Amino acid sequence: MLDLKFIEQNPDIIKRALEKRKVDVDIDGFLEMCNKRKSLIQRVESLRARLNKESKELGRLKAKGVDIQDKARELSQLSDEIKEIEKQRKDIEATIFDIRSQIPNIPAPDVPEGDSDEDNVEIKKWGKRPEFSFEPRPHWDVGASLGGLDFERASKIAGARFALYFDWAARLERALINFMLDVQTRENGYLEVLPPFIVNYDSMFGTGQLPKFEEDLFKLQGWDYYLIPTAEVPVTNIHRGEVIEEKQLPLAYTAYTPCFRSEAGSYGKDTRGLIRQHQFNKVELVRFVHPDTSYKQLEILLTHAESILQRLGLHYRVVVLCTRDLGFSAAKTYDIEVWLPGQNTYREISSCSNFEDFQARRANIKFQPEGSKKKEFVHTLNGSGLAVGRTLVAILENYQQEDGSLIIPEALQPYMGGIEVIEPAK
RNA sequence: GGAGAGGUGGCCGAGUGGUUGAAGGCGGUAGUCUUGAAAACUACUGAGGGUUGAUAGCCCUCCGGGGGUUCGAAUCCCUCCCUCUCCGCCA
Repeated sequence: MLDLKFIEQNPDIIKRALEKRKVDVDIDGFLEMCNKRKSLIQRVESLRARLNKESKELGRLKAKGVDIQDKARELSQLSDEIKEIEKQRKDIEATIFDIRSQIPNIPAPDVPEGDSDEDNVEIKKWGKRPEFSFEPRPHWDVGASLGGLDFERASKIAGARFALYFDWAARLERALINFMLDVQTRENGYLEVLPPFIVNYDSMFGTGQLPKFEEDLFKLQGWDYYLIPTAEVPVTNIHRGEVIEEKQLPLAYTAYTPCFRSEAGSYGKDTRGLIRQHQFNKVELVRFVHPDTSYKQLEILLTHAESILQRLGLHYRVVVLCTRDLGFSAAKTYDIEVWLPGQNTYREISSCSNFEDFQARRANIKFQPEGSKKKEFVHTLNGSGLAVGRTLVAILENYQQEDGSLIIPEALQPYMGGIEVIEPAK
């Protein structure tokens, strides 16, 4: 959410930002409503000031035993008038709020302009593509021949876009979660948190999923409850409505959660394998930081996500998302894309974003600056550290062997009870 | 699920229709005193909005959320949410 005064005073910046994102909002109509709102406020407040004053006077007169009937009748009319204007004011403020909550964040100045993910800009690469003496297979083949993944039965149990993990695959998923949490807590200074996987409307509003993206979410029937699409939601909302002491910043949390996404609008996309599931595991990183440092913090966050891939020896590249590809709440986003030899492509495995004060304003998260009276909004950031299912995919595709076996990356072996290789069932 | 008790400023806590312009305390900030500190004393101490050149004044709103009664609501009524206690159920 953007500051109302900022929108009123800088409509051109907003229009330009919307244009870059190819989002259409009637800003001129919005500004007209803002003016209407102001004139209603001025009218209602001057009437209310009069009512307050005269009501007090009336109380004094009554205490003295003076007959107040006529005056009371007059004020009753005034009171009705105020209620009428107040109603108009509430209506227009609700409309203004609705529109404002659907305006996306302003892209940072260095975000490249572009129309699709084709225009995202690669800023670095790490490692090298592994070389194979055979044609590397996609992960669903590797998984099938090793017997750890079962999509057919999963679809019987739940439907399309669900997976069953057995044996080594279930253990590998669990190993990855523990490995990621250990690195983030022990080496990168994050506090581990295990949050609710179901949240209410206000939390979804706070991080920007609602009201605009309800169709992407699973909602519990008959409840004001939603399944989380990412741990970003419950973790960022830990401090909703709070004032944080400046000296506590930056606050850094990491959380493992499953994530639930309806994947509306992605029919027919990535239907095979583990890439696009209704339920997947993710270890998330969330930072609450001082506004002055948030872009530096974004770079730090990125290195924390990268560190996992580096320790797993997985080749990846980092791209900056262009304006059209940027998420609703984000001002700037880096995607880390891991190399998948079985599909001969890079796939997103982490998304690291600076939301500036966009989420903090929606969720009312402030800090008290040293030596200043005025509380300010913090900046929030988050990134995947990493998407667990896709990491498993990357391991399957990058560490597959010609004989059908799978090598376990060294960093994971302690988490797999020392197992170094998974052999196909005989 | 049943019965009951609560939700007031950063925190504790008073307040059952009109000087509440939210008592008092704690915490915080500044000052006096002190070599320094502590103690004591003094002053200040929230958020949002409107007006304005203004972070000055003035005005409006906010006592869990929403709605209502009234000239006037923290206070009365309705409704929802949350917390706590006991019972039931349950991992």
